[in-house]
Amino acid sequence: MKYSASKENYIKAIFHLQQEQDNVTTNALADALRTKPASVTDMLKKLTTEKLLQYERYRGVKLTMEGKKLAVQIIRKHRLWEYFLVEKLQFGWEEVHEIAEELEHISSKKLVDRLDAFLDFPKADPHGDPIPDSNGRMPALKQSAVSDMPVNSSGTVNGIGDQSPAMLELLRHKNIQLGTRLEIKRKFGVDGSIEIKIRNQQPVNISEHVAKNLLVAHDNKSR
Amino acid sequence: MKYSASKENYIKAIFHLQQEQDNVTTNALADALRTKPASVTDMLKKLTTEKLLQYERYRGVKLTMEGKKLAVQIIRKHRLWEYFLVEKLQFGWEEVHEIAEELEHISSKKLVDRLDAFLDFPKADPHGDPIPDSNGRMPALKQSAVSDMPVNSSGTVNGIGDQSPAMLELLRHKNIQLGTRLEIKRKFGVDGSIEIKIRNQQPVNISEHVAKNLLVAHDNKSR
DNA sequence: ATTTATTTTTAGATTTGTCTAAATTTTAAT
DNA sequence: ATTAAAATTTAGACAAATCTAAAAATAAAT
Repeated sequence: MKYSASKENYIKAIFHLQQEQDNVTTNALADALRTKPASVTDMLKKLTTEKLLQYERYRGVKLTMEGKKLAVQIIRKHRLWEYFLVEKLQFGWEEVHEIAEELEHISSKKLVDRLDAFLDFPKADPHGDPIPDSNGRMPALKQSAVSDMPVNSSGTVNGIGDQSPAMLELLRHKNIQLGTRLEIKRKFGVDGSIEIKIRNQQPVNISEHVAKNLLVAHDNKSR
Repeated sequence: MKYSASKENYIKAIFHLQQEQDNVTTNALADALRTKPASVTDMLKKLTTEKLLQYERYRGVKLTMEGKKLAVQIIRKHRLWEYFLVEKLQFGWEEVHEIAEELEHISSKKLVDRLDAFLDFPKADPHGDPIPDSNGRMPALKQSAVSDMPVNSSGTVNGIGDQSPAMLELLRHKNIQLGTRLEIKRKFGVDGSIEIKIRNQQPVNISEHVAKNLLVAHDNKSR
């Protein structure tokens, strides 16, 4: 089972989009992959016959078990390479993404596992995103409130303290749910509000109350 | 100037074939690249318009300066990755070639140079082939007679001790010349003869006399 | 020096991944 | 409930890299 870099990119993009909002649209995919909606439709058909996803026209996409496994493999490779580039080759954390986009398509499974061991099984990449293990399990990162996270750190929403309807309604409005990844952009001391950013969206402000009740898997290094 | 993996493979194959015998034929290329002669012709035309080589129909190919530079870049990447895989990730030297075939197409120049530094500027890969430096210069490896080399080591012919016409005639007959890369397969104690192998050719035997007078750039590690 | 064999090239087709433009379906708005 | 707008899909085309089968050029053999 070897897939082209292009196909792997589709699978990866669908996986990421699924975490942010479970209805993955053709347009969103075209956007994420910097291609045209028509091309996306074509590819989705091919990937369906390869059983990596289920797709019904006009209805949207959903990864199969196999598709998810593949996505996690690719993400694992991407993040391990990023870690390698920063920790061993002294790259800055901003410049590694592009290179890892190429490296993640190197196929050898043995290479990835050896690299993992060589790096001493890191739990998170330089951006703080968790690195799945050899079996595809994401390590549970310790939970903390957004209000406790430092500026420029990032995490994945893991739980909600105040689960009142009003709170949930507000979170839905801001497009935040379990699994949403967000980045802390600024913290305003005056009122405890925090500016956060969700991928592919404009930054938004959340109040101190929300920040204290939004629990995330905090990104951290392994040692 | 970014080229497809396929184009890079053509350039690399032509470069290698040029060292073994300077008339590079369409068939030899098709063979080396495990493709069909017709495909080779097509590609040679494309690479000509990209000024990586000069090609006249039925007449053969020759890399331009630019083509040679590209070839050396790719070879540098290939050999550095091989060294990395063996020295850092504990791979066996037989299993790294295939993986390096993929890694050599990763484009970032900075990555290669950082990798080189991380590995402490090795002078030869695990098979003993010299690693070009950042400017494309191949390091001069220390010279020794084939008779002094261990089994399974390899080297590049660098000089000839006995330059008598008879010797040169014999070498030409066996397809050995300056720049030819060979591998020591077996050493026969009885008469001092040695079985050597040149890429893409059947193994051949050379006498003790020849082995003592065939000087090669012996492949060695950096430190 | 012809004929035969080999090598190389051309012509036309195929696959993968993409595109534009037009048609269709779904969603939103009155 | 229509109509208008937005999203999605189809149809047809294209570039890259390859292939097969046939034609042309070169090399080898009598």
